Amino acid sequence: MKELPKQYSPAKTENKWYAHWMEKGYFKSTPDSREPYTITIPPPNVTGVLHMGHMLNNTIQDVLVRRARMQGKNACWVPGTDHASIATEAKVVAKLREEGIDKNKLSREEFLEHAWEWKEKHGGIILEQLKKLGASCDWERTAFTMDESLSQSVIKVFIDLYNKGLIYRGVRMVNWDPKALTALSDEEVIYKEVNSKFYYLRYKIEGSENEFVTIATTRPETILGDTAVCVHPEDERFQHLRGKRALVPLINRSVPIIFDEYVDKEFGTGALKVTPAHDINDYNLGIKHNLPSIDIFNDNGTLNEKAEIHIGEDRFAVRNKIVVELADQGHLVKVEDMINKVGYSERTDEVIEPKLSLQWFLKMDAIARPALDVVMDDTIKFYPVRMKNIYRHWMENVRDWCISRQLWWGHRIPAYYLPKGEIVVAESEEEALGIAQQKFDKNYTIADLMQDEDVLDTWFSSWLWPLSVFDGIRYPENEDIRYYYPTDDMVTAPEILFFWVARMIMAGLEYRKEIPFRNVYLHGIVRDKQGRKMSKSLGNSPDPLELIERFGADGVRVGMLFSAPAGNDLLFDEALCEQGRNFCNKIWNAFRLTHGWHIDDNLEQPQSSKVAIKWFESNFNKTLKLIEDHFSKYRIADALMAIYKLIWDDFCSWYLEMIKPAYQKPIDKASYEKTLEIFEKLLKILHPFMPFITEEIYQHLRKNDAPESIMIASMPALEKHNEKILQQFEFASQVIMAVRNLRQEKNIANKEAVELLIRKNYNDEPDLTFDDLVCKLCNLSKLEYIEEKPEGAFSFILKTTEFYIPVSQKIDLEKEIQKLEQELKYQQGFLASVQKKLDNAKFVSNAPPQVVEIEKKKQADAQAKIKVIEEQLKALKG
RNA sequence: GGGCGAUUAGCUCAGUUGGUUUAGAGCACCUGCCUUACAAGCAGGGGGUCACUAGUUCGAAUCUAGUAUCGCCCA
Repeated sequence: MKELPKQYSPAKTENKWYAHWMEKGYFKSTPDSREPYTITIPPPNVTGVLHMGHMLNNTIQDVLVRRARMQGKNACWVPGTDHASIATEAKVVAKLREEGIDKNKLSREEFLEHAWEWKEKHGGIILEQLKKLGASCDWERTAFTMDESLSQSVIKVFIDLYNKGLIYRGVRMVNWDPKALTALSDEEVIYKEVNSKFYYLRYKIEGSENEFVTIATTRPETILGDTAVCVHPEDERFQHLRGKRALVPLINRSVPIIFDEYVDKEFGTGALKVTPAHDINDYNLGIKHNLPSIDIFNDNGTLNEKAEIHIGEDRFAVRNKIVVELADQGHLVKVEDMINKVGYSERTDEVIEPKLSLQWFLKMDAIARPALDVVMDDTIKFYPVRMKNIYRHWMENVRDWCISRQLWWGHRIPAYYLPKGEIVVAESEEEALGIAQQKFDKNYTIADLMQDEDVLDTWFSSWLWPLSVFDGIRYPENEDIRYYYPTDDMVTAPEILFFWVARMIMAGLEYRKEIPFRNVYLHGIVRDKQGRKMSKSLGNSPDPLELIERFGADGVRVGMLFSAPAGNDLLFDEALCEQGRNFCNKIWNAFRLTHGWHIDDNLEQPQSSKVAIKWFESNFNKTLKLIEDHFSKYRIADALMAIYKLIWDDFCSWYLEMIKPAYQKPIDKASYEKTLEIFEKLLKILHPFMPFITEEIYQHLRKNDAPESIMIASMPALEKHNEKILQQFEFASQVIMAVRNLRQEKNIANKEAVELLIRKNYNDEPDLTFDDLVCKLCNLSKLEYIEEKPEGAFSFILKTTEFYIPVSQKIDLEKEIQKLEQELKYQQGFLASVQKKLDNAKFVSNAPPQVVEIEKKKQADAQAKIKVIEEQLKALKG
């Protein structure tokens, strides 16, 4: 490493170090005597590819894991994927279709073979991509929800819950996806506002000549499934209809007119058509009033024979046709435009059809209650806290979880049906047969068993994730689960708070009587600059791997985190990655500087360097305290920003300039060693955020001594800092900035040395601590304390101290006076505001003494400063 | 319709139990610099009636109520 390039190139180093870490097994974790630190990854979809949301999610986890590891904990980050039944099955079906294969022509076994083949080929790409990001997962623990151990856990839990009476089979109105041909949970339905039409239709009153009741609906095609018309019992307009019946148009079905307070008198016409099979509210009405349910749809969304007309046609085609027919026959009164919310399938974007069907459900109320409690009493902490409210609201209104899906890819429900309709739930056919013979009929054979065709919701396996990746369901006493569980942090997006986080808490409490994690960090959604969600169809999502190529993984990580305060969505902007890349370069060049220094063992350490080191160490520790505070509150972006400023501003812009020897001059050994020590500490605190560049520099910082990886180095311990020297620097830095400012204003080149004369007032003793550094950083030929105001000099005032820089050029008196008067005006205004407070007797008597003291100090300071300014003005004018 | 939250600089956001010099940061912007680590840089600078209205208080960006706008979740 002789010629260091001016610019840092990440591509060369990142792959090298990742391979090194893997080879050394630094990511691996096995239980030992250390304190564990555990994260289980939110498993991405096995067939998915890395998107910006994953980048953010996994960067945060890696920061937490790397930091914990360096804090001496036994850090374990378990990676893995879920099988995503709907999404994966849809992809496999589509792929087969391309090959001319119809899923329906395949047996279940044949289809699964294709699916597994697909999974082997495309599965886990995303995990490989995470490696590019630097993710320090224990890859040997990589789990998949359909691995044998995880699958068995799912089945075991299903059976257990069934035996406890918590899982039941029932007819319910479910969200039916007519494209995927499966039921969905409520959480998988997205409601969108769409422009619809509101159709007013009149139904003839049975037995009347020309009497009608008019209803309004957005779904005219469903009238074919109507089994009642409902009005409000107190609605004056409809009292005459009591006991009468109406005829459904087109098919002339006679249906009762019922009275129920459910109806909103103000909405539409006040009369409601009731279709129990196709609307959840109507369904409830139907139960209450004992109405028949007429299901007019096939599973694929076409009409069936119960609709009587348009059999076999699609629901939306029928809507258009039926409106025309209704109009022709005089049943269409009017049509209004309307905006309403329509449910769409999250996976297929198909309009959801509420449909009655026989599904498996998990009862939620009993297992939800403890899961609510542990969040409300902060046993599990949510970041940001406001998510607690959202969580509570959902948990208090939780409904039974529909866990069956009409798919093949997933965990097949372990329920077996017998010829007389009996049901046996068991881990295997053999076991099921045994139970069947014992419970029902000892003559039953395997051939009498019919296993349920459906699989379980994917979340029914992911909710076990923190348990099942450690095999804690099958072997609750195994070493891993006892050591790693409960895990520490769960990092995920608020979108899946209910899908997943809530249910993991339920499962943890149910199966281990213990919470699954201590903290839940909910980060925002990655959006584009205009605040739009990133999506394939908009094409507004950058390719994460390409970003890494352009800016380096470190740069991209920094870019993501810079814009990610907890809980807020982040508006992703490439410029932030650029900033991350620039930061790499800055650090790289600091390294180039120290790397180029020659050491002279005989050189004495300059006083100025001693002060610089003392100051920086205090500054470092003060900032470290701040950083730890940020981390304790999961304010990761703030922690990073604090480090960024510490390195860029304090270390590079101040410290290195303070310590830097003159051009081509050597540096003393003590300062050099101290500087490397400081640099190492900085690299360590930065490592969790920027793993690659920190390792690269850490390895080469000391020319003859490469330490073991920074990954496993210890985090610098927090030490006390000296507040006094920080204040001394604060003043000195103001002097330096004032001189620089003056140089620029008056066009005095940096090369040209100047003199600085300082006049203290009020008998203040000069503090010489930083004087050497002021000389060095301002290029002063002389720094002197004086008693008399000099002539022919530029001046400025800080606190009550006057500074003068004598120059040969002519001073523009007017300008100087103007400047002073402006300053005087500000100080007087400030004094007045303070004075106002102190003149208020109520303030002085009511405010805490220290607050009054502060105001008095402000007053005294302002008065003293005003006096100095006034005197200087007098001298200038005089 | 129900709930949750937000509104502070051009942008993205901090601002802790109300008081620490008449509000901070990063980015962007403006000015001057190729000064031997870094132009992916250095040095400096401007910029805010803290959404609005009323109230509580000695004191409000911060607490209360209302108004407006926006976002998210649920039905």
